[in-house]
Amino acid sequence: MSSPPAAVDSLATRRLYPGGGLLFRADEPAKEFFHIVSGAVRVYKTDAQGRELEVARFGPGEFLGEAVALAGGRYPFTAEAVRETHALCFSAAGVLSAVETHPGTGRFFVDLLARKCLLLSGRLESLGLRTVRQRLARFLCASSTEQRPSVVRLKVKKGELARFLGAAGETLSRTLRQMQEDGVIEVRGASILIKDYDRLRSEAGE
Amino acid sequence: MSSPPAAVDSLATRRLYPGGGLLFRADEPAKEFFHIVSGAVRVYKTDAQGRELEVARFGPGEFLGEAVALAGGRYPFTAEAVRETHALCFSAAGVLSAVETHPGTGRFFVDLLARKCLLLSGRLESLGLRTVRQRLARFLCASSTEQRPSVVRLKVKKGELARFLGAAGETLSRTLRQMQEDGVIEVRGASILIKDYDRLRSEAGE
DNA sequence: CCCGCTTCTTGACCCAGGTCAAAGACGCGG
DNA sequence: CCGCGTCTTTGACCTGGGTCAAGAAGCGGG
Repeated sequence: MSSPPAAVDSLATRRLYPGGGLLFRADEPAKEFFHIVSGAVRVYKTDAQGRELEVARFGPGEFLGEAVALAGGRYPFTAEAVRETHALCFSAAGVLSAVETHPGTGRFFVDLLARKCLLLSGRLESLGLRTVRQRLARFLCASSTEQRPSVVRLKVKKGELARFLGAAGETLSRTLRQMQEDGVIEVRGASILIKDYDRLRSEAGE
Repeated sequence: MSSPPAAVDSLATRRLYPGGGLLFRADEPAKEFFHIVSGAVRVYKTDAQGRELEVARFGPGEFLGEAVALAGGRYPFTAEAVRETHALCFSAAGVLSAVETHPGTGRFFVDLLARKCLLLSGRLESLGLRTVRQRLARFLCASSTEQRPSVVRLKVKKGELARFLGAAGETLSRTLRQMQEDGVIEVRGASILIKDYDRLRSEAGE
């Protein structure tokens, strides 16, 4: 997960968005993509009933919109800065032509996109064939340090974690309690103590 | 979805797999990826209970394994030729170095990967927040020709379509019947007549 | 310390869709 | 035309998890 080499960074212009500012709006042609330097961006879609569905959230170091922009479509979602946010803005056309001329750039983006694909297909896999409990177990494994006993301290509120796992807040709550009753973990507010790491890993599906 | 330029094709070696032959096995380091010329490949994983879960299926013109190979991980799944299959085999290292030296190559793979990302995230979205009926509606819209009335002729057996939609065969069967009772479609064996295109599109979520 | 917000937990209820099992259908070779 | 294997449909049943609604914590401000 290397950060962009200087040659890549120099293709971008720095921008500052106030909290609530839009990086792009759904259905606009995707001409630019972003690399977040500081702050946070939430990506959402407004459905037919006018209800707003958050799809993802991005933080410092992450790229946003590369796939659509480089493939040349329209943004499927709206992206909004949650708070004041600094981002590097790349023009898709500029990057594509840099890929033609400067070899390192191609390499960098091939790598970036390949990784994104992996991330997406991993997430697809978990969403597709697993239960909330399994997803939660996987999440806890992934965020725990190797040495046991370890404590995972959540840095987002539980409701957000729930949506990230593709579940309702209530379900997460129940699932946590159940795992606690089963002696796998122990929940104290935003801190989760892992009591049986092996079992957790096996529940996550290796 | 352009096919690879000559410069890219020349990086690959042609291979022939008999039906049942493995292109790669889960957990092997991903050094190569493939472009299928003819035949078909199914990708699956064997879970803890020894049960075999099919994850995807690829046909002529499709790339397979690019993301893992270019990101440099291990194959998460096993890929097996369903029947006799011709494929172009690319070495990840070879491609990455070609990206550095030959500009057109970088452009091609950036594009390929960007598109794959879109495809994956589209699928993620449908799987995450939609019902089987909605996914089916979307599928029918996507496979119907623009002019109405149109008939979609399925080229895979319904069981396969069901798994593609992330559902059980029985559920697909029921859903089809229900849509028929609602007057949206009419099912005659493997042919589906779309009776109310607009409604179908609205059910698919625009 | 109390009030009002927001978040979290719990209970009750409901439904989409998965699994099992038993018929139909539809080939297809003999 | 018959038998047999593969698909597909149907019914019965069950469960994960979503939604609604009502508490229970927290927590910052006055």
